[in-house]
Amino acid sequence: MSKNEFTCDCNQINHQLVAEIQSVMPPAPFFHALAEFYKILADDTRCKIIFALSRHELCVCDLANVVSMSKSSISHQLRKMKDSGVVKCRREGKEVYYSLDDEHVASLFATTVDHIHHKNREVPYEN
Amino acid sequence: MSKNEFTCDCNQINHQLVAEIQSVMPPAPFFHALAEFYKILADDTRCKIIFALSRHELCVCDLANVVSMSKSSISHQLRKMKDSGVVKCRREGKEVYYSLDDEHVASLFATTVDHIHHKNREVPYEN
DNA sequence: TTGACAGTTGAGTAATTATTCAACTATAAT
DNA sequence: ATTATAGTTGAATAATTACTCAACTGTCAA
Repeated sequence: MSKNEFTCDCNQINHQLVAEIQSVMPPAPFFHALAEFYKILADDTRCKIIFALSRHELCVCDLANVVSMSKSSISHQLRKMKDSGVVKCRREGKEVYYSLDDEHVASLFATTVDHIHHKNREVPYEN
Repeated sequence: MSKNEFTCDCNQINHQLVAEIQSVMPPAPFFHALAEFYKILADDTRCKIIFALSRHELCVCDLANVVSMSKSSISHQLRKMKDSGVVKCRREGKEVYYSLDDEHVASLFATTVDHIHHKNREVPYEN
């Protein structure tokens, strides 16, 4: 029984350490939620949208122009972001205005923007 | 010329606001780097690996057992994570030990783990 | 009511990517 | 040298996903 409960065929398994770490690992759904959260941020277009919305509330059309993409594409992305609670929207006449809806995402994003900004000096960018 | 420079066919474009935000938008490669950074974190398996390594340096085999995946799969992921500077490794005999190699990623990850932890009360998890 | 326009949506397509499998390299022991 | 084992790697496969297109909804103006 000693080896069948383990995934790989190695003999050198540090059983105690493996058990110790497994005992503090959150359950799989937790990691899935974590990864899903990061997935929202893991796309060029959505990063641009978040950055733009961090400056000002914008309607779909203005957002499309700011990031140079089609209305449809932006709308699809905004749908995802709204479903995951990153943005919210309000209708005003024919237009729908979007804005950020999660302070944690906003601050996490800002922190990472700074990090990448300092790390990527080869990409010149002055705010 | 007024409309051709814009992406969509709307008439209601807030030209001034669009121009204003565009002027503070970092260039496309910046957003690409940002998204690539988040992509490393945007996978269940890699989240598990980061969590495990945040507890203790581990060899490929032990990692495979901790997260219940094949050595090959883990190795592929570790390769990506090493290429992007998230983990580092050292060889000791036949085994290769991996550990975290980016304080910023580690603290960002910890912050998000807490956030998800508090948000996902429906996924019980006591540390 | 009709037409124009802002935005949404579902299907289709192309690109990306996580995992498996099998073959390979590197190290250690006999 | 030979063998066993830890880990790596490339190709193949399956699943996910971003974007396009065309048709649709909702709102406003004439």
